[in-house]
Amino acid sequence: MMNMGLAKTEIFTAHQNQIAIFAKAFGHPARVAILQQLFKMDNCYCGNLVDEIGLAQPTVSQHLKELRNLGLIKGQVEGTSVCYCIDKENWAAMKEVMGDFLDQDLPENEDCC
Amino acid sequence: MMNMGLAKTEIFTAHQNQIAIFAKAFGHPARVAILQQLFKMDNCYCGNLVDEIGLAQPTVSQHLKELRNLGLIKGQVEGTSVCYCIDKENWAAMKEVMGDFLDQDLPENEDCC
DNA sequence: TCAATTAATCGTTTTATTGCGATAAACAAA
DNA sequence: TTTGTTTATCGCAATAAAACGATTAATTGA
Repeated sequence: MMNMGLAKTEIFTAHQNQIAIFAKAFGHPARVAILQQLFKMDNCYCGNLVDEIGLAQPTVSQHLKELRNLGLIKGQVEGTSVCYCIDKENWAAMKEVMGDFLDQDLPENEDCC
Repeated sequence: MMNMGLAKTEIFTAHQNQIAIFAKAFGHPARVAILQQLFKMDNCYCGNLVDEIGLAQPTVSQHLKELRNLGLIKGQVEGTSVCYCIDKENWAAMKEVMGDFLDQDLPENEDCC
């Protein structure tokens, strides 16, 4: 059978897909933890994140890659280490998109339910 | 091998898992579209949602179930139809959790990156 | 009672995601 | 040059998620 297990993104608007893509980035506690850690920013080196998060190094590296590909974080190579941090502009842009979605209001007249 | 393909939620805080669970609900454009439609609220019947979304009825029903299980929407049976709507209190609670996460601020002194 | 309507559930197929051992790549230090 | 350190990538195993046909359940209307 065709297309099973694959989200039919083509039938939705770019805006709806954008929201879903951002949301998916936050849909795993490891990525939530990584981002929280980067906001605290005491140590933004990959190795520190690995220690902090508690998953294997390749696993953390993979989660970092997803956040990096989305543009929410950026990595700066320093010798053999890589220092990761929040990409402020992209974070702000994401926040606006997600904020608009979350802050939707219901109409005053509620006949329904 | 043990536990493969399974998120290790037990090593994260309840708060981190809560954020991830909410985010995952928005991680599919169909659920985004359903929620947007319910906010517009012109027609909240399951059948109308099926027409609006453009996926098969069982698929929409499955997405509705996920949102219902999370508490973000609730369904009211009316004859053979079911009228769905946003659960305002739970939506507000979710908004607070997600808002706090998205509105995190970076420290002033940025030596890093 | 019997057909029609509406939505939920079941079962299956397919792709996506998670996790990590092994390895590679890049660099620093001895 | 060789060794160690750090991070990325590869490849695999296993669960999760998406989609939907077929069916069931509940209710309405004739």
